[in-house]
Amino acid sequence: MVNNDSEQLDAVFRALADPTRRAILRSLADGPGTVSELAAPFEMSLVAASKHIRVLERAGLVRREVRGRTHTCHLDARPMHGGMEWLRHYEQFWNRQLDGLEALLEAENTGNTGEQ
Amino acid sequence: MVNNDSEQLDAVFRALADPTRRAILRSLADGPGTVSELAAPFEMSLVAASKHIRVLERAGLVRREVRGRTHTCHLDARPMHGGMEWLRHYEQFWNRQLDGLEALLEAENTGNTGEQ
DNA sequence: CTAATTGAAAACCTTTTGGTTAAATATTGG
DNA sequence: CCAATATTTAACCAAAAGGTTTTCAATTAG
Repeated sequence: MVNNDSEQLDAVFRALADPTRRAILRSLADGPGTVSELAAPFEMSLVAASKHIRVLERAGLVRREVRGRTHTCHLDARPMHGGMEWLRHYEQFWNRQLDGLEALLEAENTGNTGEQ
Repeated sequence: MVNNDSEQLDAVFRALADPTRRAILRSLADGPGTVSELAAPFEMSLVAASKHIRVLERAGLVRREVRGRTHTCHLDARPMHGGMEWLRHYEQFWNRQLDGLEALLEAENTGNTGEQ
């Protein structure tokens, strides 16, 4: 589906960068669904939703089981693991930075702004 | 910078969906850098790299400190937190699915394919 | 067999993305 | 003042994204 790790990350992050696709994934977290079922909540044509599903499929996040004329889609969350791992490297940074914010708010509450 | 949570996620995931931008963030994890320094490793014009930095900036992942003619960029990892949280909801699924794969491989090793 | 349903494919359109080169702006150093 | 440096802006381009409508293909139901 995707060549190297970097392309896999590209595809996963790109797939997640759209609210419709994230909503489809949320829906699939509650169980499989056909293309029509998945498309129903959106104010867009079935064709458009179907394209979103294909983007998810190409990123490896959705598997499709064709039975007769209905295509049932299943969540495959595994490719998200790589994205999570990538983000985890930065967790230390945002923790530090959130701590910094906390300290700043604390300082403001005590009337100490840290300024000179 | 970004309106609601969904748009924030859009911007963050979109920003991360490009290998050049991920490399810039990795570089910034080792410490701040000027636009030129950040652009140097890439086989693209300074202007192109500068645009990537702007994408990161608009996603809130980079802050810029202008001193004279040099712009020093700093990592701000905090917006990644939302992306991590979003992914975390799916962690249970990929764990389950990786377990499934493990079980399958285990079964193959013992000569039990699970088929009937 | 025929009609309805499910979904993809094709053709098209507009906006965004990722890149280019050339020009403008601001700052620094001699 | 003048030249070099750091960076952005402007104008442009090709390709990708995200949408549309129309058409086609396969399957199911009556």
